[in-house]
Formats: sequence, structure tokens, C-alpha cells
Amino acid sequence: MSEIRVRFAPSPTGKVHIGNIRAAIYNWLFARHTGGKFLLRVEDTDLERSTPEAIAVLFDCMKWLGLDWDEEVFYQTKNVKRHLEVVDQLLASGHAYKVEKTSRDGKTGVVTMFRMPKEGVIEFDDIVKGHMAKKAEDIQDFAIVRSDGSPIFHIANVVDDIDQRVTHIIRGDDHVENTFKHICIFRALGAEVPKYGHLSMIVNQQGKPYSKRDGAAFVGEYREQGYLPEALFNYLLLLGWNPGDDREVLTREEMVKLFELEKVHVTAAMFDPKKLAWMNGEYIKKIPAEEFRDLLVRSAAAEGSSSGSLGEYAVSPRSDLRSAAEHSADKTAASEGSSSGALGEYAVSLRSDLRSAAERIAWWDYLAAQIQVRTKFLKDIPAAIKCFVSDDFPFDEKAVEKRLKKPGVKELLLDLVERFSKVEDWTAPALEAVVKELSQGNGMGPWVHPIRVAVSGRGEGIGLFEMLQLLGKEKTLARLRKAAETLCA
RNA sequence: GGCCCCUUCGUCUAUCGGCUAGGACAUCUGGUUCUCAUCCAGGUAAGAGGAGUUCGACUCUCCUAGGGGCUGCCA
Repeated sequence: MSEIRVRFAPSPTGKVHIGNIRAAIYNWLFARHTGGKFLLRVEDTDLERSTPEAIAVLFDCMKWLGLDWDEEVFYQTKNVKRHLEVVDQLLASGHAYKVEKTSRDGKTGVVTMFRMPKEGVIEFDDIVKGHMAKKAEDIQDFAIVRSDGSPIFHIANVVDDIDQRVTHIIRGDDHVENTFKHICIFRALGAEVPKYGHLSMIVNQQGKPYSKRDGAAFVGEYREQGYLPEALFNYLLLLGWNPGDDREVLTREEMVKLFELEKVHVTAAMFDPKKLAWMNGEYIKKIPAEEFRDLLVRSAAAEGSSSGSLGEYAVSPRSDLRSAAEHSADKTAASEGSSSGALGEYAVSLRSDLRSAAERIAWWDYLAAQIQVRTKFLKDIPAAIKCFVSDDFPFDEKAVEKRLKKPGVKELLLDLVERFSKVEDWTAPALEAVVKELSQGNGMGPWVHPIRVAVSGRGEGIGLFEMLQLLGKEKTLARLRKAAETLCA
């Protein structure tokens, strides 16, 4: 029994489509589940588009999602000589012939055609779609070498699969028709025909293949928008497969253990950004507390620097995870490394009164705990923590209009400054007690909303009293005063 | 046009002839609450249509309709 070998064979274009990466995910899972090999073949024959940069983007996306491959990367361009040798073989055996043709754009030249059998039925058992059959007469001869002498996809693909000893070809649905042709090439060459599994497409609301016109269609975009690779991976996996019970959020180990190609669905699946967003929130909640805290610290540091910060930490600290197993190893390494230099010793720019490292870390932990449950996307973090790390935070105009530009608010804020300045024990419960007393059980809204906007610039965010505690007495009083004087009507 | 494939709530899906058709997302209602979230409780919502096989069909067969793919010197 020979080992299972599958491959992911994208042509690098500079962007990796989600449908394409889902094929990679299924291949990877199939290999890991069966203990086989997952190979990467770069079909870089389009010299115009297959630049080193485009290839780097491909590797990047795969690394980001933890799709590690076995053996060396196979570059299709390096195998052109072999492709042509095989074509000669086919020519000699009568399975191919040369003919003068005129292409669509009017160029005339001699191309090499593969000669299809003229009778019989070509059939195969697709692992996901079941038995497939097609009459040979329904398929026309097709070109395998261009008039400029370069091999065409069909022959290159088959020869590479033979050379890489691929046993299972798991690829997109759009290749089913090609499969009938490719099987004929394998046979003409006397090679063993691999097993096939064709994956349905990811479609938009109209049922058409999901494209960039329908939203974010490329892996890089999800990365930039602050999605966690685990969430994208998990969501894409669920789009056409499920473990057979009600579990949806799965660990990488569970996926590897439970994945079965036979259970992958035949029908096209509609991409639902809302469910992906939900899943991302689930994964964000699952980030270990210290890790999330360090994410905030890093984000704050990036905000401080002049460079565009988002891209920097959108590459989340977990981005270099390769497999679930390595993940935990990476995590400890990351937190050990990060607690020193990179995180600026957890400085809290607004709270110079926090002297010890322990105090500062506790401050960040408290903030992180409040932020974490409210975060759906990593990219929302900078705005959420801005008012805690800088005095230069933006004021939301609508919130200011609604909460501060009302008669009486100025007096209300100044009165609060009075009262808060008497508070010795600057903690959330103590502060809440002050406002509770003012409201006399009639709801704290009239006080809470103006305070929130005054100290944070926004109408939403973490609990108000927790917010004040984090800001500290000095900052809170200063901001309330400033808002009363400059922003109120 | 020809060939191939598909069809359960709005969406992703469970069901391998017994179904009061289950779950998740979304949505709605209520609770918690200082906002936004989280969390908790509950609701609305599905088997494309038609024949057949069967005691019984969402599950099997056929037809129709609808959808998708392919039909290149693209991959």
C-alpha cells in the first residue's frame, strides 16, 4: 500500500482566493488525517503574473493559516522539459498529433493536440461527487502544446502529478470536465490514474462563484481586516463539511481527527460574512488572556509610532503557527519573548503613578479583560483603546451633540468633578456609588452618558466605572473639566 | 445549443425509510445592564413541483422546473 500524497497546485497571481485556499485546507486536512503527504506545487507558467512577489504572497497566506507542506516546493516551470518529452512520447505512440490551427485572436500556427478515444465511456468514482461518467465521443481533442512550443495546463498538470506521485487529486468543481480528459492522458501514458475529489464552489447570494465584486474574496483581505486565521480556517472548513454532530468551533486537532473527504458536500455553499464574523468573535474570546493583553500593548505601541500600525499587528501573534501542535510551543515562546523588550515593559503612558511593573501589568490585564469580550475584529482594537493610551483621542460628533451639547450638562460635569475629587478609593465600585447616590435610584443614564463621552469621546465602550478606574483620578477629573469648558453648550 | 452536476429554515447544515424535521448564524421578543457587547430564556422560519415504489418517503426511482459548471493555443 503506497502512501497518500495530495497536492495544492495554485497559480500565483498575487492574491489567494478563498475558494482556492479552501481547496488547500481540504487537501491539508486530508493529508494530515490520513498521515499522508501534503505537497505544494506552484503552477508558475504564466511568467507575467507569477512574480517572486506573487509567490511570496502565496507562501504568506499558507503560513498565516497554518497550512504547512511537506517536501520541497515543486515549481512547474522547472518541469517544462519533462512535459515536452512526454508530448513526444504521446506523438510517437499516436496519442497526439500536430495540426495547424487558428486561435480566437486570429493567430495561425501549429499546435499539438491530444487524441481522445472515439468510443467508450470514461468514468471514475469521485470521492465527493460519487460516480461520474461521460461518453468519450462527447469530448473533443484538445491542445496540449501551443504553437510557440510551450506546454498547456492539461499536459503539464498530468505530468507533474505523475512526477510528484500524487495519489489523490482534490480540487475545485470547475475541473470535473478536465478530469475526463486527464484520465485519458494518464492512460495513454500507462500511468496509474489517481483518485479524484471535486469540491463545490463558494458562491455569492446570486449563486455565482464568489468574486471580489461580492466582498472580500482574498485571504489577504481577511488578514488585513483583523480576522484570526483560525476563524477563517474553521469557517471555510464548515462551508461544505461538518463533523457529524453539532460542534462548529473546532480545534485544529479535532479537525484533523474528524475530517473525512467522503463527507464533504456536493452542493455549492453560499458565503456568509456574518457567520464568519461571529466565529471570529468566538476565536477572539478564546485567545488566552495574557496573549490578548500583549496584543493590546503591542497595538498601543504601534499606534504611538508614526508608521501605519494596522498592518503590523493584523499579523497577529499567532500568525506564525504552523500546526496545532506547534501552536502551543509558539505561544510560550512568544509570551516569553514579548514580555521583555517588544512590549516596552508595559508602560502606561497615561498613568505615570503606576510605578511597579506588576501594577502596570495588572492595569493592562484589567483593560484587556474588558475589551476582549467586546472585540469582533482585531482592527477595532486601536479605536477601542485609544482613550486609554493617549489624551489625543477623537470625539464622536454625534455623541458629543447628543450627550454634551445639552443644557445643564456643563453644570452636571462640574458638579461631578467636585464629588469625584473627594473620592479617596478610586475604584469602580466607589465611583459607581457616587453616581448611584446622585441618581437616587432613578437610573444613572443622565450622568453616565455625558461622563462617558467626556472622558472617552465615544458613546460606547467598556463599563463606565471600570473606564474611570483605569483612567485614574487625575485624568478623569482633567477630562471632565476640559469637556465641560470646551465641548458643552 | 450540447455534455456533466446540484436542489431541507434567509444562510451553513443534521436526517443514512418511522419526523412532533434537530443545531448554528442572522432576525425578532424578554431578562441582566450605565452604553456597546457578553451572558441567559424564548419565538418566527425549511424538505422546488409532479408521478411512482412502500404499511410508511425529506430519505429510493422517474419526469418537470430552477440553479451551477464545462464547452480556449486560460488555469
